[in-house]
Amino acid sequence: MSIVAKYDAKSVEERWYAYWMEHNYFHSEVDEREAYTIVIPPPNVTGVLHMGHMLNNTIQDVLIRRARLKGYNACWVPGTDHASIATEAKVVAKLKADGIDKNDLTRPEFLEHAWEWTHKHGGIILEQLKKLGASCDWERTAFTMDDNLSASVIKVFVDLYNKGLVYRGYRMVNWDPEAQTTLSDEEVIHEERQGNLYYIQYAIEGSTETLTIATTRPETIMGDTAICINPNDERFTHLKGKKAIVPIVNRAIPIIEDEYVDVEFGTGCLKVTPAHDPNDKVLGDAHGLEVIDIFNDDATLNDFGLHYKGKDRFVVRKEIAKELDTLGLLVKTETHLNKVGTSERTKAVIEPKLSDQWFLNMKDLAKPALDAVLENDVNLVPEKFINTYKHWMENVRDWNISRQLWWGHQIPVYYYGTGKEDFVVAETIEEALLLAKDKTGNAELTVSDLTQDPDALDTWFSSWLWPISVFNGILEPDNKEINYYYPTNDLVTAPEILFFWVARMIIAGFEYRKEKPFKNVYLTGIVRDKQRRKMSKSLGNSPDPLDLINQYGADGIRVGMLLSSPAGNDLMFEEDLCKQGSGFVNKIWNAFKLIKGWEIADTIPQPASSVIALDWYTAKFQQTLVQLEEAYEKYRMSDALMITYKLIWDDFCSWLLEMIKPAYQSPIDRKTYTRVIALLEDNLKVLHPFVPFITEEIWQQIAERTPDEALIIATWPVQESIDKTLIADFDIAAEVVSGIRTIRKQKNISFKETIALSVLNSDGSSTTFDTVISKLVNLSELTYVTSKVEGALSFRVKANEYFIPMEGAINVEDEVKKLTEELTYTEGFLKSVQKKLQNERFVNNAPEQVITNERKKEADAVAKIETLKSSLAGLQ
RNA sequence: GGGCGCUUAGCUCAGUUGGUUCAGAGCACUUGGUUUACACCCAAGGGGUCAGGGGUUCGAAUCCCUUAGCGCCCACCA
Repeated sequence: MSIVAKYDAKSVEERWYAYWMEHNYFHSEVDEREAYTIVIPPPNVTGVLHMGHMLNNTIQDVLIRRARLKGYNACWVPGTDHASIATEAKVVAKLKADGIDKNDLTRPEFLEHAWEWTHKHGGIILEQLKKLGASCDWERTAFTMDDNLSASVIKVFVDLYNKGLVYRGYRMVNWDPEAQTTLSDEEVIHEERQGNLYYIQYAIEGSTETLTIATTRPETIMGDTAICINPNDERFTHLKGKKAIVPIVNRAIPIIEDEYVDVEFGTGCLKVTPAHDPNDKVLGDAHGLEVIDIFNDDATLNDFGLHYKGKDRFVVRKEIAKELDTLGLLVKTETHLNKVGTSERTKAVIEPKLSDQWFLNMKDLAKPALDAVLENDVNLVPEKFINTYKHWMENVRDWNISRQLWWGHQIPVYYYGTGKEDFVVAETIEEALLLAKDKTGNAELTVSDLTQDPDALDTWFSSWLWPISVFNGILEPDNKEINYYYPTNDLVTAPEILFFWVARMIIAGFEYRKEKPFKNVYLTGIVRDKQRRKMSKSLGNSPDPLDLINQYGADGIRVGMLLSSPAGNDLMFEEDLCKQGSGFVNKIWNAFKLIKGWEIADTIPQPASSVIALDWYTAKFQQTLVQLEEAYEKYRMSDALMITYKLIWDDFCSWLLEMIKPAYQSPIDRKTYTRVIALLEDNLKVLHPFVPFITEEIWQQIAERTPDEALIIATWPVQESIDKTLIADFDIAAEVVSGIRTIRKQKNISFKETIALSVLNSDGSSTTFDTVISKLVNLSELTYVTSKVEGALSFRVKANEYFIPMEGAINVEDEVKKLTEELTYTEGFLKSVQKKLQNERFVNNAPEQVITNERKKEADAVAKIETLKSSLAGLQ
């Protein structure tokens, strides 16, 4: 078979991905094997691939491919999330660009546009994942708004309502004025912002006296319904029971007392606006205050805003400060750093707003999910996230699950009247009708008397069921798929959504399966640029993943992403990493090219050096398998990759291939060839999870393979016993080789020029690798001597001395200097060891192993000093 | 305001229950090399008082305290 000189990643990758798809290797069906399952963190259906996805999905693919090779029934379920608020925002923006206002559309009309948008952009991201080599079971691709997934969501809502866990409440919630919906507490990001603290003067009713309050939000004074002072604050004792006049609106409000007020802050007295501040709401409830909501849904002022009606809150803030100043009521303005809640999606400043919303009581639900992580039934990797998780779970608050959006799962609540309690909760409108008739005793009710709650459910209210609903475990709790694939094995996701998603999936798992949804959670880091900025589209500092794949190949990117990504640590992404990745792919390719290029001869005998070299690499490979196992076990993906990288680059290419390489234009013996091919195949297996494409390509070039023999479904190498002696002997041999190379370099002796080596084998070291050494450093002869060789360059490995005779090459002075330095060092070393051994406390306290070790070192040092001294004596 | 974590070579990171007079790796760097698989290469090198200070110990990068810097999460002080 002829070989293409240059490795062409693009065509190879396209070809093998198509081949894998064609033979359905990614697809999993329930069978007798043990299942290994991963559910993908579903990306936004209309999203595009970014570097975070690349990292995330590369890790998942490595895990799933390795599991497949290890004989598990590997199943990676892909899919997308409808991303209610994000998608709706995109659709609204698109409609706006087309000159259509969402408010002019009916719900069904809007949804039609939304579905159109979804079908047009949906799943692009999944196509992109294929380019990366993701071996997902595409037949199982799920979408959170698929019929059965939607039905699961509705069923769960009804169930939780019937359990008394879902309830409707009139509460202060987070209002996003831009998206015009409420948000859960988790969707609010607190940002520190420089604002002002305005000191405003209020008149006291029936008095010339005034009172000054400090506020960050002067625009809310129209909603003031009290002034609050601390009862213990003597400065204000005389104001008790009096009333204050709100400036501009000229409304009298009571002065109330509450110890909540911090005497130290501002002026020690506070304006109370129950409609627009959570704390004020608490105060208002305690003191029976009136609630005046001054905002429209888009955070402009309503009728209560008087002449500010229709203006935005931030505009009003400035203008009202100006008006107060003109009126002489603005005492002063100070800059003030405060935390502002912003919307995770729209970045809009959140407006606390009182409204009727649906909540899920989380307290009891959270308990088993907390225990599962604390008891390591679910492992978080890295462990440091356990603390964060614990803190959140122990302080978990009720979850606001209703959203004033259309794109999503409409809440299955049906109203039959206008009263607060005039509703029923049911999976279908028909059931709702029955319930309503029952509840009201009115048999005349018809479907048209029922109105469904317009709100949609929070996106996460569907994704928290993901590991269950993709196997239809909600609707058919005892189906064979859910019983087989659940609980899944690993979840790979970003720590940012630990609460949004991971914690809630664990909660749902215990509530609906009485079992964790996954055994391990691998939390990746954030992909950042060189300046540690998060890579994002808006910053423009993120390379396009597909460009990278075109440039470096998917294999190259995969290696690049994994080279430096310990779990939980951010990844500083540089394109150089991809270069290194594609460099590695190139190295693998060239090693193959070399082997494949050899001419095989049955007539020539196998050289002894080849036998020993192959034995050594076999041992080394087996040792590496153990290390790999450990690294994977701990989810140390970078380590696993680096272990493999060095095995291939250093041990296989730099050592083994050089050791067995036939002389120029000479053929290789059949036995060596056969063995090296077998070893190459083992290499490909351990490499495959990282670089699936090139490994399959080489695998298929090595021999004709039937579809059943493809690498992707091959069997992971068998662990055998490791010949440690061989490895240790090689390590010494490698030092000898290195010593000779150093001398060659120092003395400028070309590799082509043979040299002779004499060995004074004082410690009786193994001679196993002698033939290998001869070959690697081009020796004319290797002899053993019983005494020093005069007039030769020398170096030492352990207690042995190596001589390279060389006429006139010896500079006695240099040699003496070198030896003296070595002697001084060894003597110092010996002294420190002896000091330690003479220390009674060391001998009494240190473990025996450590002491034995020290004694051996002492003996070695003594022997070495002997050798050095006699060498020196010989020179002088 | 509370909690957690980090600080080891120029860069990104390892360093297992404390045990060597060389604290490791990859990349980068320096020097030499057309040894025809690969210059995306080969070989040989340089480089760290393990953030600072204190303590425990026969022995500390590793355990404790402390200072400084950085990062993350949580939190309704106007």
